[in-house]
Amino acid sequence: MADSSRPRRTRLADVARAAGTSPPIASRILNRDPSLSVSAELRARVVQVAKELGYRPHAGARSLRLAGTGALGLLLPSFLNPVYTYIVRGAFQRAAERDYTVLLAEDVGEKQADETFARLVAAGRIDGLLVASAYPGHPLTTMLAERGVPHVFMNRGVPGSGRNVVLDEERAAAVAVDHLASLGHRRLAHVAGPAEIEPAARRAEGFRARVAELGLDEPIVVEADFLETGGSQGMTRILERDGRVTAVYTSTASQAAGALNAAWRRGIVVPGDVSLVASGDMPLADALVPPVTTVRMPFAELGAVAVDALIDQIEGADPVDVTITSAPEVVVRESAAAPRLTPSDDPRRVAR
Amino acid sequence: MADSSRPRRTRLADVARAAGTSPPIASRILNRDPSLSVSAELRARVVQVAKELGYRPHAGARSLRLAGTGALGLLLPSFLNPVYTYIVRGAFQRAAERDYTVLLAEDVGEKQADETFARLVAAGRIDGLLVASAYPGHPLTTMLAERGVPHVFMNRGVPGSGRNVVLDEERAAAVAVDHLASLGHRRLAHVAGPAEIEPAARRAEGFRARVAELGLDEPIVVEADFLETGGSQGMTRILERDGRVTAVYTSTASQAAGALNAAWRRGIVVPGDVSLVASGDMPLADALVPPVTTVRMPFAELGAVAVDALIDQIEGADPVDVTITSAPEVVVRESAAAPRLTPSDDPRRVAR
DNA sequence: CGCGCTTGTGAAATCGATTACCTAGCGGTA
DNA sequence: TACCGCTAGGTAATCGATTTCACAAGCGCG
Repeated sequence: MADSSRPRRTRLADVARAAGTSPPIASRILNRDPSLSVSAELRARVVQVAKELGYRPHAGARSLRLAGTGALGLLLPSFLNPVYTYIVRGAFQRAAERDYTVLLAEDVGEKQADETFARLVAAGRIDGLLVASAYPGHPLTTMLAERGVPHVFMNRGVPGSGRNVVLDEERAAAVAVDHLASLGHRRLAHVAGPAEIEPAARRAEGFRARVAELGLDEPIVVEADFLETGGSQGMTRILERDGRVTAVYTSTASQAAGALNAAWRRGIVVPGDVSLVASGDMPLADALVPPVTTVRMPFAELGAVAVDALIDQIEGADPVDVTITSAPEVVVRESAAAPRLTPSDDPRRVAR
Repeated sequence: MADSSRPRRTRLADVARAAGTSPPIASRILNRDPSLSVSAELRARVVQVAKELGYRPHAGARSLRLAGTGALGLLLPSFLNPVYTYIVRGAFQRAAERDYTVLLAEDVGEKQADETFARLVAAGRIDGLLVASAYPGHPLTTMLAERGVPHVFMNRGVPGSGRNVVLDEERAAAVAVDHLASLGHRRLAHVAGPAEIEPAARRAEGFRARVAELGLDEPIVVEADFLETGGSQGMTRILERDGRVTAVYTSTASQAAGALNAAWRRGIVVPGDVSLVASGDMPLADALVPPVTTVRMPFAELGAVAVDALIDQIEGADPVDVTITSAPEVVVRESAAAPRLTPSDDPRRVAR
């Protein structure tokens, strides 16, 4: 079954020949060169033929000539966190609108940073990089700056880089606190992300600030990773530290799942004993038991705006910081309710 | 801040010059051309210099000359289903080992199939495609075959294509049924995927076959999508159809989350009233309430083997069908237990 | 001493698209 | 009529890596 019939790709020369002209003219027509003057018929014929033959310029040849690939890299910290799904979709869509292709990669750690860099940047596969996996001291940060590669830090900013596209985490945290306070909660806790992750710090700060503004009790803030295990550990530590906490704010829906699990293990009922609100809405939140109230964040917009910022940069604009300010919005479900009027002294129960 | 100091990429010519030879020789040394005979010193010098300068061949130039890009496309049905995380990781890793780069894309539907095809295949960005989003009548199937593009259908096979790399869903289903039967369940149900999705059909068939073999009661099988909402709908329909079901087998962990939610809404306790087992293990299963017993599937291996199959195909081998037979293994958690000795007539409760 | 081989090396051609530069023909004008 | 300036289009060079092929030097052998 070794097919000798390699249906070779359509080349520009094929289009030109079929349209009765030369490759350069075809190229300039297809690329809408305004300084070209040709008859309307020829123009139409070339466009027509190109479509019929399904012509697409060879990306390699193009990148060789143009010193640009029409592709952007997008580096995620972990494919496992579903929030990135929305960021990625927003990025893909906006990139497609602006005629770019997005190449997705998972940041597999410092040790392989060289490898990642080599594969994408040094090999000239991309024109710029969207970095969603930044943290202080990440080797990639230096490499990109040194080589003058256009890049944007998205979701996780790098202070002082002047190229951060991030969400308004402070405001989202404030909205969550407001919601809980309006239900009557005064003793709150927050399962934050690792302190060195920039948005985690902003979220925690926004949380503390709003709690102070409203004059609520001194809050508890614990650090944990962003996935299920982190939520579980965080919730456990909160319950161990202060049994009188009546509401918990987690950083992600995945953390909320872990938090619910940890509460359940200790016999603590949500929202009866403790209310729960998570940052970032997604279908998972609606499927948990009980369904989790969330603060919806404009993830898709984040992806789209980051792509815009990067493409602008590639096209010569100076890097800029952008904070997406679309209003975070509370999606009310069943995990947050008014606290017990007469709270038991200590809602901690025997561990299962 | 417009930097005029574009630190241009290192080219082969730079390496050659620095090593005191010509580009062709440097190229042949770096590519280990066996028909080349040069002094060991020159060889060492070139390799050394290339490393020092961080030389990486320009992917575009290379693909132009070699008619091959060193990149594979991987088309997923939805970034939202976390099972793909493991498949993708397995694929990325194996691809890196074999010196290929993987480009990830989400299959956004028939209408955009042309667009996807154009972006990746027609633009010559990839040498072959891993399709995890196949279903009967998918336009991509035809396009790929017509153009003679190397491709593999992974996870979701296309019957008769002769290029399917899939898991042993029948066995996994049998293992799940065995586990439930060993706990004493006789009346089982299955939340299957959409009937037209090939692995869903195999899973359902394996389920039915094993139930019959063991002489259990006639099972209930309902169709639903693979995410949370599907699990919720599926569970609801099962409970409505037959209140005497004591155990449910779902197709994914996401479905399990939805199923737990639906059960909870009706006041049905898991595993007290109904036991639950999900196909495919992942951290989410451990965080649900209660933690869900799963059948672990070798997802990473699936990704790796599919990559191997595709690269082999690119290198001239004929396509092959592969079924990964690594034993599926039950991960026992708390969602499956022995049925009530004296089941209530109908465990359906008042909807909340 | 010279033929024919083996080694070692580099010049030139190639992949496909783009672009700087050039030519041919035309009408109009001094 | 000779020349200018425009239109419509083509020729050749270019991007970087690879590969074919020709060439030169050195060696053994007759």
